[in-house]
Amino acid sequence: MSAPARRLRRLRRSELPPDTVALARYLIGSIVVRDSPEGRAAVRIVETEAYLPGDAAAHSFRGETARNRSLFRARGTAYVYLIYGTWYCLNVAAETRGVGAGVLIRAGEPILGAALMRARRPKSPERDLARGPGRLAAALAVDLRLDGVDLCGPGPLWLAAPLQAGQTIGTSVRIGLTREAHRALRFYERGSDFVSGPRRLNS
DNA sequence: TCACTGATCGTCT
DNA sequence: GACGATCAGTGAG
Repeated sequence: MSAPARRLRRLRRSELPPDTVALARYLIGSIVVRDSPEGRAAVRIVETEAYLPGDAAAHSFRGETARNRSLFRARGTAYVYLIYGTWYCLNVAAETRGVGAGVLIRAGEPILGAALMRARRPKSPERDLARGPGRLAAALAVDLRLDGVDLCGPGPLWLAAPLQAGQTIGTSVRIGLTREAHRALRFYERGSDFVSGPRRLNS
């Protein structure tokens, strides 16, 4: 693993495409950075899913509530929620304020602080540290306290610009849904070992 | 590698 | 009173 700490550059909100699908694609190759008292950990995003306005599979579909309000804030706001009573999932609010939509960060390749992430997920092989949304959140110590954080701000969780561009992006249906299960709104880096999901979705 | 199952609890019906 | 944007463990092929 390289140690590009000095080269990480915070993304400005104006750099985030103001469209959910465009953002989901844009985030492939971008970096999630987590600063904590234990140190810094970062993963390169290799898999995302888009949850659009008017999308019956999206948490925002039935309107704003106490739980999903972060999805309705400015793009670049973190939306964190608890799933199956055990795991957290990290999303990025994707549209203008008042419109509910987001991008789920599904998987990442560890690029910094792997030892820290391993300490947070002791039984996990390196490849599985952040392979899947629940694992990624655990590896980065993301929980409800980070819900609503500005990922383009100076906080403990932020987005950094890609270190190198030019990945080939594949598309598939989203994972784990019952509603709107046919829509091709999942994006992943072709050829990456750090992508989750069954093999047939990762060609 | 895939399919199946239990764990677990906040949110919304 | 269900039902999840999931995961780890198990067993079969």
